[in-house]
Amino acid sequence: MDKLLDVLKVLSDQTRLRILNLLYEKELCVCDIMETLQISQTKASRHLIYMKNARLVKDRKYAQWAYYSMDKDEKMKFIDSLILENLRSIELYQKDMENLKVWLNKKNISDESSCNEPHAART
Amino acid sequence: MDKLLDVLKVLSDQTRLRILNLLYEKELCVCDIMETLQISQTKASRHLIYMKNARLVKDRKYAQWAYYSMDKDEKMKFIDSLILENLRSIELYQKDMENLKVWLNKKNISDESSCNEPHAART
DNA sequence: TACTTATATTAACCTAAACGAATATAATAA
DNA sequence: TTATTATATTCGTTTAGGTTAATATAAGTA
Repeated sequence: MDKLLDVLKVLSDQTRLRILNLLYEKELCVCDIMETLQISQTKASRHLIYMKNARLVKDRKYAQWAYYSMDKDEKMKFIDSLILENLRSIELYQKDMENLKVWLNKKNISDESSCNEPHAART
Repeated sequence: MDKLLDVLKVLSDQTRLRILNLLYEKELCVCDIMETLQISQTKASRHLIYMKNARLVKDRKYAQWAYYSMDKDEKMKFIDSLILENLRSIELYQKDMENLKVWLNKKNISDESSCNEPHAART
């Protein structure tokens, strides 16, 4: 059970780094990630599962949603350093975080608490 | 120039992690790494070049030898944490370090300062 | 010079892994 | 029940990347 190598493999893909950066902020459902990063549902779901298999994130099912969050491991301190000191000084990941805020605002305004909003805004 | 992603890709392979662990100790030539890890010359050389391209290590040519060492980057502090707190608590990497000591001793005893020693020890 | 040693490069092969499209599953809503 | 929403899975394709064997290069030595 070489968890370390699994984790490092998960960290070697840009999409997964972008997801990790978002989840480091807060728990999110798959659709939040799709919307924020503008990636397909398949892609979001699959990468999240990879990350879960490496025990870098965990999931929680509620109704029809799957909420993912960091599965923090006391021993993997280098991950915090990587995210806070490296990822977050890169423009791409900064923009992702801004887009997340915009998306979450929009979601809260148009609907109470769910992801089931058509992507073209209501009038 | 996304150096971070390049570095993370380099870190996602066990052979390269083993090499990194050794180079974190001291500058080594290719043959030291081949001997210590018991891997082929091609494999050692190629992985070292990958690592060099990601600017994780640097090389110095002296006579017929190529000496590799860490190319430390002030901004990549997570790498120190990864090596010291994670890698070095894993048996495989600990054994590699022991093997390195044994090899370097043997090299120093049998020859003054070079790698050009037949692998079957002299009598 | 020819020979040896150390390292790098090339080529062929093979496996891992990323991707999109389509489909399956499962919960909810009408 | 049927339809909708959210997520997961499967399939086929394609690309990236690891491995070995063979060869090239380049420095040192006899």
